Amino acid sequence: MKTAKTTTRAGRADGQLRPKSAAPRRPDRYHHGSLREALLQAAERILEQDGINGLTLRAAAREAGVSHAAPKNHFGDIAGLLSELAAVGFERFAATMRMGVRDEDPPDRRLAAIGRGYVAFARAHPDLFLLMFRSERLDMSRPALRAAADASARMLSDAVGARRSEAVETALTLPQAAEIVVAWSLVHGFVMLLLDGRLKPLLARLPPGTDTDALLAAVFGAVRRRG
Amino acid sequence: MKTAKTTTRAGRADGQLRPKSAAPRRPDRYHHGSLREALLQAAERILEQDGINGLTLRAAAREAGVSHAAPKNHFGDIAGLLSELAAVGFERFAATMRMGVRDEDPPDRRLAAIGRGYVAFARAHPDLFLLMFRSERLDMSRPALRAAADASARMLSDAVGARRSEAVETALTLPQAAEIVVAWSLVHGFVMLLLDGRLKPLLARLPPGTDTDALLAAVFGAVRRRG
DNA sequence: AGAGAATATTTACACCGTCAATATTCCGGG
DNA sequence: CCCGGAATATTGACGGTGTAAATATTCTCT
Repeated sequence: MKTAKTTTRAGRADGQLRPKSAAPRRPDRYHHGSLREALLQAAERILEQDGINGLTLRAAAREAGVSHAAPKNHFGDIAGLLSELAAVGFERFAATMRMGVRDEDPPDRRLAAIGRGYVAFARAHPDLFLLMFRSERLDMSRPALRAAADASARMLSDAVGARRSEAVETALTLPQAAEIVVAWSLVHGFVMLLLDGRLKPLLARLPPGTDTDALLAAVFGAVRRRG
Repeated sequence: MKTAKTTTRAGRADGQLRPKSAAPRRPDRYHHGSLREALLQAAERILEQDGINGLTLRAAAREAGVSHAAPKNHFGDIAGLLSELAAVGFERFAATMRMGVRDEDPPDRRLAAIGRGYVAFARAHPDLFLLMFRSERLDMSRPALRAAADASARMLSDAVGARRSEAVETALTLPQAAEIVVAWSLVHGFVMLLLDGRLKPLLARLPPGTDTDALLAAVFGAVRRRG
């Protein structure tokens, strides 16, 4: 999130300027044609540039070159827009975690790869990641969001289960669940503390030149040594 | 946060009704006398009842029975109010963690007690805790907030350092830092996932009757067994 | 071709944060 | 004591926000 303030965005004032989008709006048409996707992309651009505080329903409409009430047809309210954006975030999140794992890897390596993907995604898209775990602004009853979030969680729990060479069924034992929660909490807590800047004072007390990656490697090493 | 909507709060419309506060406002006085503290208490009440979304500058002023612009004298802007509230939150947070530890306890027990205090505080005051770690709404340059947050972080790092029977100086080695971050990330991640409702699906897959406390105990047990 | 559904605009309202102008009270130096 | 500046509180205004209702335009299906 850059510290942007009130950058006026592309509007339709002059009647010609159009924001670029995947399926570009055919000019001078009352109906947009693919406003839903255009709004999601607009919302993501705003999230990257202005942070979560700048991501409003009206700002997304402006960015998409459409009237301020148009999003209502596609998302209902602000929680709807944020939730659908979070849902696509979770899909990409899962894809990022999947990227690092190879089927022929031993379970330990697979879990480590997923952990690295977890952190990598959060660092690459910090505001999107924070939005995805900001429940008070989301509507978890939305099917798309619930499904995408559950799928991401399953990736981690399946990887932990594979490490125990036990098939993880719908039912779990307490030790199984504890091991899942340990892995998830560790990586999630690291990311949240990092994104909130809470690790900066700690990093400042380390030998000069020690960066976040070194700390993360040391953290993973410490748990692997004992796990 | 209860799912409250727009409960009209005590105003000064009838000229008599006054919200109760520690140092109650002397009636019919232009100056409040201790508005700063009254606003902080009002803000905390709102946070408990309506959640972070209901906590606005104007709502706090209403709850304290003063005009909507009065808070500006004491906090500047909304980030100021939230930051000062977060600062008192961090002080109570540290006090809660301190409560569970006894000086005669071995380092392992002390660390476990701090961890339990960490989780207990977050569960007792979820919205306040979330506010304390919501950096984009806070002003970390405020001395009160920075000091209180740093003090809380030091409690955990000192406890980890004591466990290694090494004095934790201002300078840290990478393994020391890694151990601190492991402990902090684990407990912080658990709390964040819990407060966001992310552990609910997992709990639903456990044997009936298994609650959050059982899961937390199992998590602490799992790391103690290997640490 | 036409009717009804879907989509987009316009208008309106209440609430929000913030600023500027003003009013009231507090407090310390003459 | 008193009086003038500093501190505190109020009032009013402005632009921004979410959301609802009424309206306009287009799409789709029979």
